[in-house]
Amino acid sequence: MAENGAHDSQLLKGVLSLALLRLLAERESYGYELVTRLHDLGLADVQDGSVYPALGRLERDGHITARLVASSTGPARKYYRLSPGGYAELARTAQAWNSLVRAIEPIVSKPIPTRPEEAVP
Amino acid sequence: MAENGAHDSQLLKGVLSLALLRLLAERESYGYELVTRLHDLGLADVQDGSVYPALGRLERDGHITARLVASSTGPARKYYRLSPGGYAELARTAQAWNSLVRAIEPIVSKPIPTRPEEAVP
DNA sequence: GCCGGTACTTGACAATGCAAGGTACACGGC
DNA sequence: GCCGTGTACCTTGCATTGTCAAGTACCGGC
Repeated sequence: MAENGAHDSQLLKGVLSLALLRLLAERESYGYELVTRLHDLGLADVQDGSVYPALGRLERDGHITARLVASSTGPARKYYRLSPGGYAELARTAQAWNSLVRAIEPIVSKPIPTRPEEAVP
Repeated sequence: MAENGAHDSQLLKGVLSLALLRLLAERESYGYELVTRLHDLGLADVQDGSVYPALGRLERDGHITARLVASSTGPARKYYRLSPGGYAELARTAQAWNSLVRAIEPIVSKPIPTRPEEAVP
């Protein structure tokens, strides 16, 4: 089925900023487009109400900068791009993510013993 | 540098329950030991103050069951094991985790463009 | 008896995603 | 001229969950 099923709110925590930083490293972009880009990545349950505050935080922390650009198809877009500090933050977060994946990988990749026999000492 | 540096609090959210469920699927265990098992996995910054509440939640939600076992090296241990529902929850969470990793992987695995040339349209 | 290691518990705190709603611009149909 | 739809952004209230810090208590050896 097409349903992703990965709507485990908590798993997304912290990953969102990483994804946003990485997408912005790729190219300058704005909130609305980033939401669709995330959806295209398979993160279909990410809401715009999560993205805009996240972008605000990243800007507040100096990781990204914004500029307004008028659009002919709607209201002005707020384009974001990485600041130098943003690249550092991205590198740091990406490394933390990789560490975490590597740490979890060995246990989740092993097959799950479904219903072990009673083996009490 | 021995420092892991991966203490991105937010990234751990939700992953902890997954790790605990998986470790308990492996074999029955108790909080204190689970903390050391997590540390051995490379999750050195996980605090016992995070693990015990997490175990409490898993028990509250019926995913694991507990039994007290006296110890000769200290106070009684609370051994946890997966309930049938716990195996289902583990399968579900593991799948959500894999989805997330697969979704993020394509962007984080690509090399990060460090300081792109000015390429404004 | 007291101390260090074992083992579990708890409370104040902060960060973050979600749900739901609101504001506002551009354009086409009527 | 008005309205609906798509674009685009913002905000508030809420629940969840990890961190930090401190506390309780059991055990064996000195």
